Amino acid sequence: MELHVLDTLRRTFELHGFSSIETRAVETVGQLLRKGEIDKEVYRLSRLQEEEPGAGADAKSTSDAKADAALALHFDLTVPFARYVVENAGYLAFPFRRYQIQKVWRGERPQDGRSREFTQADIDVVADGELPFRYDVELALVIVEALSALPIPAFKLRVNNRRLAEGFYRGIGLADTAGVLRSIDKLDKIGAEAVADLLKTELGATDSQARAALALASIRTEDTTFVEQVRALGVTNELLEQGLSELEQVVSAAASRAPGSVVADLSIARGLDYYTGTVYETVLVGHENLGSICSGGRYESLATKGNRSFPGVGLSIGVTRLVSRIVGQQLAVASRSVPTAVLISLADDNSWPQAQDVAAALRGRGIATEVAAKAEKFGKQIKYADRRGIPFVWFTAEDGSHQVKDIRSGDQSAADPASWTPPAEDLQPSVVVAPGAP
RNA sequence: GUGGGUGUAGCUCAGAUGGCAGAGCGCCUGGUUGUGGUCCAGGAGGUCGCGGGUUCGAGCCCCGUCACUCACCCCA
Repeated sequence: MELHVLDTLRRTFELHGFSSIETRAVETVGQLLRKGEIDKEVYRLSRLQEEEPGAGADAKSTSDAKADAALALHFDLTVPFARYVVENAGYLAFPFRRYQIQKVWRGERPQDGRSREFTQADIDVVADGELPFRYDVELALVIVEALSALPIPAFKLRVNNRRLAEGFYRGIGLADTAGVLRSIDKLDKIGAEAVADLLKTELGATDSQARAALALASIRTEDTTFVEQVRALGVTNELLEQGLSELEQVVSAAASRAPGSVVADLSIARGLDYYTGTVYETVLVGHENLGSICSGGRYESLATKGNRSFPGVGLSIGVTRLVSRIVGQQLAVASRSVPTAVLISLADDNSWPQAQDVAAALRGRGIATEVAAKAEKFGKQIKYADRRGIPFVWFTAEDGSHQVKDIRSGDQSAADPASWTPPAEDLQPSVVVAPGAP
């Protein structure tokens, strides 16, 4: 199942011209935290690098340097990618588009939909100097296409814009944008009143400021009408205008190319603080409790080299979270548990070589085949196939004639090893979307 | 990191107050003597997470430990 998902994503990404790269799993803490990430999430490695005892209580700067040199497992693919871009800037053709599917680690307590170790599928476009805003639109469309190809329920890609939010909050006099966003992010979970309390008690917002912030966060539209709704709140700010115009572009393009899948949702916050413009977050309809299964955004300068900066925009699909829900709630199931399409039965133990000849003939035409290991009673051999979901059992009689049986229907007929082929749908295991999933 | 919960057969789980380790499903064998699924009869399978303690006696009580899990934080 997971392979099927990965294959599907891979195919879609490559159809859009993204090439694959892989970066090392282990990086120095200094690299991973270069953009001021929350370091408690980072999965540190300690065995390899016990601190030398008695190194002396030197100046704080040396202990900081040592801490930066410590090793840890990467906790996303964006930050390592940034390092990769800087290191290889001379070899890359910008704008550089890549996808990257790898394990990542988070040092936290696992729970439903969250693991210490999981797979992410990232796509990003990075430019040298200037990255046209159009890519923000393109990436959203690529992701919509990739997710649509998966055996999953309907989803909503919710989009917001950091500039829009920051401009608005400044316009009403709230300077701690990150703090406001963190509170707003809890809207779905704890409700409007609790968020208003948070804003007032933790950020010192006034009653009217809290109300305005919540009014903005409550705006959700599938078309560009959010623009008027924001203007109606009567806040003016230059950043706000820029954000409005950017978000409008994303949403209007999405509304025409992928109607129904993308929604402007002005409450989307995103915890990572390196995002500067567009931010994305995706939930499965009917599985909102799972959290976001795909998110990302635009970062203006995740990486810099001298006076060059490399802005980018990208999204990351939480493959493990997605697959765990598909499997756990059987949103889709594999048609069989093994690749085998045909089991060659054995009438007696001496006929094993002939059975291998038959198997070789079938495999030569791309039919996955296995041969029974012992000449057990046919009933047991059929049962072996049945338990694994192998659809066909092959019989060879003593006179050398062949028959093949579809054990689902019970139909059995003469067959020739040199030409028989199963129906196309039985050639390989397929993924079947469970009925009831939209 | 904080606070709960759970660890017993391959799986899902029962096991009042401490007293012979259980059920359903699955598996194996036979009925059906070399063509499965249904049905019937029989059978196998457990260091009760691990280590210590209390007790005549511990799956059950106490201490410790590990794993898994849920919520918070945060996030895919």
